[in-house]
Amino acid sequence: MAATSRDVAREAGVSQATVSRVLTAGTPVSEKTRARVMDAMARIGYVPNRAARTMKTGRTGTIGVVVADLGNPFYPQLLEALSRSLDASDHRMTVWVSDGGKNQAALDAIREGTVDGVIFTTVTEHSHELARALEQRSPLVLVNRTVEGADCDQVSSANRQGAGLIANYLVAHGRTRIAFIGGTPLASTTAQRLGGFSDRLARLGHPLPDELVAHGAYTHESGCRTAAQLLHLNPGINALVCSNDLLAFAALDTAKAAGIRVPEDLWVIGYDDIQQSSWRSLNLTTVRQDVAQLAAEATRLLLARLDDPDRPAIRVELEPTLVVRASSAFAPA
Amino acid sequence: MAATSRDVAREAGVSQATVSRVLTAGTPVSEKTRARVMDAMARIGYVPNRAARTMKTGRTGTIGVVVADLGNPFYPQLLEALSRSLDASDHRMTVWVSDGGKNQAALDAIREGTVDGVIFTTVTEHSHELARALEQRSPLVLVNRTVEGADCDQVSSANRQGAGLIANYLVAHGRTRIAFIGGTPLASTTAQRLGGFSDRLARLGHPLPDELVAHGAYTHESGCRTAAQLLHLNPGINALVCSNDLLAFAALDTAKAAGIRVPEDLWVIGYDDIQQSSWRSLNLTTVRQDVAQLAAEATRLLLARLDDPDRPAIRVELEPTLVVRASSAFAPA
DNA sequence: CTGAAAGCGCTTACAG
DNA sequence: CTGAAAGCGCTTACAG
Repeated sequence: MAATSRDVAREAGVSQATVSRVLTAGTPVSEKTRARVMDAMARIGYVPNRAARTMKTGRTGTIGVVVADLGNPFYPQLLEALSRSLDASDHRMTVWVSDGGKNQAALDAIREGTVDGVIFTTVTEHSHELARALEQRSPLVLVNRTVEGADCDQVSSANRQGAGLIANYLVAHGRTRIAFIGGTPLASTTAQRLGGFSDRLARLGHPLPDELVAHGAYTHESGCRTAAQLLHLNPGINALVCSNDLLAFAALDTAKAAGIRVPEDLWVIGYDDIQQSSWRSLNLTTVRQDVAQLAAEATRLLLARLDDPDRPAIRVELEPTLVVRASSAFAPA
Repeated sequence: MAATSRDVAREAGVSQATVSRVLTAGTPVSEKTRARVMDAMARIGYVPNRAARTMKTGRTGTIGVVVADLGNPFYPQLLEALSRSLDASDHRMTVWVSDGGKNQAALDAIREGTVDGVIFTTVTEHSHELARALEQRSPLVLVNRTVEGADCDQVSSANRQGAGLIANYLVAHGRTRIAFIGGTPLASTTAQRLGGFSDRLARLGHPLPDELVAHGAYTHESGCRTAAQLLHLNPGINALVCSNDLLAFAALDTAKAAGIRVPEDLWVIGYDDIQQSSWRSLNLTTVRQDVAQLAAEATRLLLARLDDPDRPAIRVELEPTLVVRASSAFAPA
């Protein structure tokens, strides 16, 4: 059905090997031959077969990406950015949407030669699969969520620092009756942001009591439940810090339902600065992550590892910035 | 590096062909041999090489999915559903995030044997690539956005019918000073929803004047601009119907900014029923699409086509339902 | 039921 | 610069 390099060779009156050489940069082919072959390829509508190429080169040109939850708009944004950076380096992207179980599928794909390497966006602490994959020296990089001490390339926001910016900001404006809502403590995003926030608050003289910290899942529904509980048990709270924007949206919803005015009575702060956060109906103060940069670094590190499996693992942290919007800005003095 | 079937054969004391047979369902292998081979595979940690298999079978086991805009939460939801249904049928999913240009990349992937077929979620009318792909008889299916008269399998919401539900609802409640905001008219979602809506309105005796129909892009920003213009030029409007939820969110934002109360002064209606629509801060009346069903049908049709390239093309329309929420429900009599 | 062998479509030393 | 040939790791007739 589809034309092969042999068909092109026949059409151009050269050997099959010469056709292949024309396709491979840096191989010596005379201009005349090259032109004849290119012509023949165009006439026939030839496209080289990827599987055959993969068999010889051992490279698929495809990278796997594992995402846990596309319901958090942060991940589609990250996925889109990864698509862009992988595309720019001429790679395809195979995606697994995990409910926890798909990390293994992606790692298997490395072993069966479906992808060259894998980008994990949502790894959690104590992941058995991760440990085994690292033992097998599978080419992989962690983006967004990281694992302390894991021997692989990792890219994330400087979460502790970003959370510190929030603490500074709240204390500077006298909003010190603060509660914190996190996702699962097994996610580094929750752990590091809570850690950085609480440490900074303590250093500023306003330690965060344990009973004002709540954990849940990274979903709207869980955020609503957790926020309602916190606000109910601690009516004096005047700032609610959430470990991501999705939870912060839930907090805004919950405050609205309880008749609590934002920002007059309550400031709400998120983390990520996803697109929705700038919508007027949400208008959330948050810490911005540069998703494009996150994706670019992840891609760069993974491709570098494919080229040199023995290079030492690198940990990249991107600078976060505080973005002040209406969920906090216009507080009374 | 990685173990091959030959390594397994040596370990099990059989021929390489026998190892291959153990992996292929429906090939006759004695129980004793099978057990010995399975054992050897487990010991060695053998995983069959996909590229080699693809070369022989002509099947990659991977399906391509092209998505235009992950900024509209509908698409991540659809992508997640597709991931699930493809996974259930033991296929991997390669994703292209298009800014218009990636349809061709996906079609090329079919020709180079990277994917077996492609699912387009965001095709537009008069697509040159689509026409060429159909000429080449590339295995593909259109989901969500469809193209009238295109000779390929297509799945979508019954958009005209869904939009009709909105018209019925508005007229029944006397909300007849209506404007409509669409995305690009080249998208079937806009064309069909507008068509179905306007036809039904006319039939109910309240024809929709041209000047109350505005088109833009399917983005929050464009929605805000378009809504602001419509509301400014036509202060008497008491219902704003949007061709998807993303635009409806923008309409809500815009109304809020203009001091227009929803639903007292203005009803806002969307289409899709994405997750966010049920959040309290948005709480949007909308028409629900069943994303899981959309994905399941698309997957089913594509795999059926791979098995039988000559089967006649099918057009599937899924039943929409109206979901009434606070952006319309609690209007004064 | 099992083995020996051909072949899928490329890339890449090896000669010339 | 070019051709003939080997081989990547499988599947699958073809014999036995």
